[in-house]
Amino acid sequence: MSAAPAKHDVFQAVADPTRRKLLSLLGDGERPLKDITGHFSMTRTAVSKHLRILSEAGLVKERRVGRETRYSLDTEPLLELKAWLSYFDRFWENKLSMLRAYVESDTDESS
Amino acid sequence: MSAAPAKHDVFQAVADPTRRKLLSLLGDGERPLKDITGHFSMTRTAVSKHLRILSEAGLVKERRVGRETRYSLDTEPLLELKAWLSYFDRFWENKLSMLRAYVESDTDESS
DNA sequence: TTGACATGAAACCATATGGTGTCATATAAT
DNA sequence: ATTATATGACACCATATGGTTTCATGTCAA
Repeated sequence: MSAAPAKHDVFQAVADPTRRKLLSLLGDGERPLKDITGHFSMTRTAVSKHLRILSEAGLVKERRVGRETRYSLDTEPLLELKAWLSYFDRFWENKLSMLRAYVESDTDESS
Repeated sequence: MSAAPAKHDVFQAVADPTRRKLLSLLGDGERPLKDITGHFSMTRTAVSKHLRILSEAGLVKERRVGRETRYSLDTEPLLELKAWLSYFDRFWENKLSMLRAYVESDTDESS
């Protein structure tokens, strides 16, 4: 099988406030859809769609139990975000690097 | 209805791969739009729109110098992302918390 | 002053996104 | 067996998003 095209990545998944709230909620443990829906002011279908997107990004696992689908958090994909952020660490960790960046950008001043 | 500001937040800003590439580029220092555009296969206008979105999120500063607009990186808003991510630290930092979450979600098993 | 250059602004377009409502189906409860 | 529940699958809709092209304007160079 060829690797899944991964329609939604973790950056997109996390971009929506509803989905971020979903992740926090699931941080407390596995929950069925109906239970989750109670925490939002939108329809069950809408919540389900958000969970689908989170699932495609690997942030959530689904598991059928009886007639309900239980969702649980998987934080592993957040490591990609963490890694991406770490690229910018040099801009906070010490003022010298910030100064260097400033000086480098200031070599062609014309006014 | 009242016209909402509809501003862009840092999560949305960072969701687009082009914009993430822009941030890396600007990590090397301030650059004028024309220079930036050369690194992408889209039109100058499109790049400009992306920079506008980054600017609204506070991730980029614009500065007019003669007839060009120079863009520079401001990583400060990324701290919000970092802070949000830190909420999930407990899921990686020790296996015990993961185990706890698992056990808590497993109290109503019916299989 | 004339013309090239860098950018902004606006109109437009196709597709993605975030929502809704309705209906079908599997499972649980009576 | 019948009914209530939980969910998924669709069809549909309005707006956002990411891109284009065209035109206007301010600035630099001859």
